Amino acid sequence: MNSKTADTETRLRFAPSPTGYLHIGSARTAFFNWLYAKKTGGKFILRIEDTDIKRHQEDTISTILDSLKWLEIGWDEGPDVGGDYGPYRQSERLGIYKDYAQKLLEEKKAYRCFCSQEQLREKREEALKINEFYKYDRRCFNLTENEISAKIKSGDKFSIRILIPQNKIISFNDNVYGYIKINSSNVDDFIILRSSGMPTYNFSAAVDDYLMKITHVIRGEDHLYNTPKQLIIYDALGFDYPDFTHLPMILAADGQKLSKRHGSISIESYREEGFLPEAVLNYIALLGWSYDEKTTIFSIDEMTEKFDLKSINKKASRFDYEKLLYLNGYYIRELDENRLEEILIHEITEKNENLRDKSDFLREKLGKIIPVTKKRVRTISDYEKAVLPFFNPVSYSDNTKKYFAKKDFDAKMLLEKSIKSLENLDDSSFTTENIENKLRTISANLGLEFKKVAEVIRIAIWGKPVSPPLFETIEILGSRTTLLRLKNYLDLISQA
RNA sequence: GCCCUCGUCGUCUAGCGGCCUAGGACACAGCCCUUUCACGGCUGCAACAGGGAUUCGAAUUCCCUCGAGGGUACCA
Repeated sequence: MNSKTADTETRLRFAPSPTGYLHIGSARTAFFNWLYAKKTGGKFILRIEDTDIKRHQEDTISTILDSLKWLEIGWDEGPDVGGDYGPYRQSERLGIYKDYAQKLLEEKKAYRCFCSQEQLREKREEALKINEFYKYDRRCFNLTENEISAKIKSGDKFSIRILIPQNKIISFNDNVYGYIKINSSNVDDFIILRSSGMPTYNFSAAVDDYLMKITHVIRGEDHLYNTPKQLIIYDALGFDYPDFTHLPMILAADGQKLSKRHGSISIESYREEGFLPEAVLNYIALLGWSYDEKTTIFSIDEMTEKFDLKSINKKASRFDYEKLLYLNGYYIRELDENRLEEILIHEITEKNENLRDKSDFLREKLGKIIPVTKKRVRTISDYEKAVLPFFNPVSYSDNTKKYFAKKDFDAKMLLEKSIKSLENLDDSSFTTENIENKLRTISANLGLEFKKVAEVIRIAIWGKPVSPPLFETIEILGSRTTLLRLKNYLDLISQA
């Protein structure tokens, strides 16, 4: 019974190569794997595919891991936490690949290739020039045993190539793209083990997915036609196939491919820009997946419950920053206010040295500020900027100074009356309600639209024509600060 | 070049032979709410890539064209 449970447990993996940041596309791949593992009560495994020494950048591993952690995509097995099927870094599994390559060699399912990389490149370029399909010519496959031993003896470097069966239909059923078949004659005897002893992707991925008992492979569509190659490896080694799901590509907003140089925005940068992980995840999930004809907002739990491999679509999608912003705004509004407070304190103290050791003061004010401001921002960075005038003195731009010069009402007089009126309120009666009464009374007595009074006060206390709700803002600012700002602004426009 | 895949509003998508005068969301426009900006509510704008074929009937099936993307490496 126990062993049966173990056998049917789903195991999914995310296998990044450490060549850059975690970006939108790979984050979505990681998330879908994670979601499906959660949904099915299985395991999510992290494997580092670091078999290309030339492109490898060690420091990107921690960046990728940090981004995953920030998104709260946690793994059950991986290079840092270990597990029963490790090691989880391909560079530490070289012996394994070598043994399997050796096995294939002995069974004549693979052969040594002594061709130099230069020779091969020339041949390929030549074939391309005359518009011919390039395939390795199997020159080394036709070497006699004697020739081979002689070359080995003289120390010639060699790689190992898989011997592709000829004219065989390789097929599999993809959860998204359906029945995929390819004639093996269209595939090259690709190298499985480089002359350096490092495996190539299609070989190491197949071997590891098998050894790590991966049951479901979910990856980008760019791997769709790598799959038959891996299937050839599976067949040669007598492995069973896992279940395959290929995800449509995510393109940049202009429809071009996402790349490091073009629109590939790292998860790290979204974090810095003030996006919430739940918003990023919700957005990412919608790229290629949908639940019904109406729902846009999904909590992690809902996604886990509703996610389904069969409802992923085939069409490549474009990245839409506006929609991400919308979702982020939504999640900010919905966020628990205590958590929002912590996030904001962190953001504010990080960006404002003068407020660094005032977190008690910030906390007290933020408790009042958050309810009146959170509907007005779409990122945490915007939020920090929007809230700063509560803490730092306002400065008035030239335009702001001249703001009322040409208006048909007397801003100076309104300011004087407001100051006088608000001065009548002591600290304990300096409340939103009383402030509103006082200010509305001024406009009523003068028979003036209230919005004109509001406009003057807003510019004076906030330095901008847009602010959070006026009366609340004044209360939060407090009597002293409010009056100070009103007087400052009055002085300014009186000088003109 | 060769081997493949994909193609519904500007964008993300619903649709799986009649429920479609094609639904939702973002964006955009207008209105309402309102002290500004938002939030929220309402209304509007806006798509089946093109051409054939099958069928009583096609966004849905088939073929061709076009467009986009992938693979074609001792990259992953």
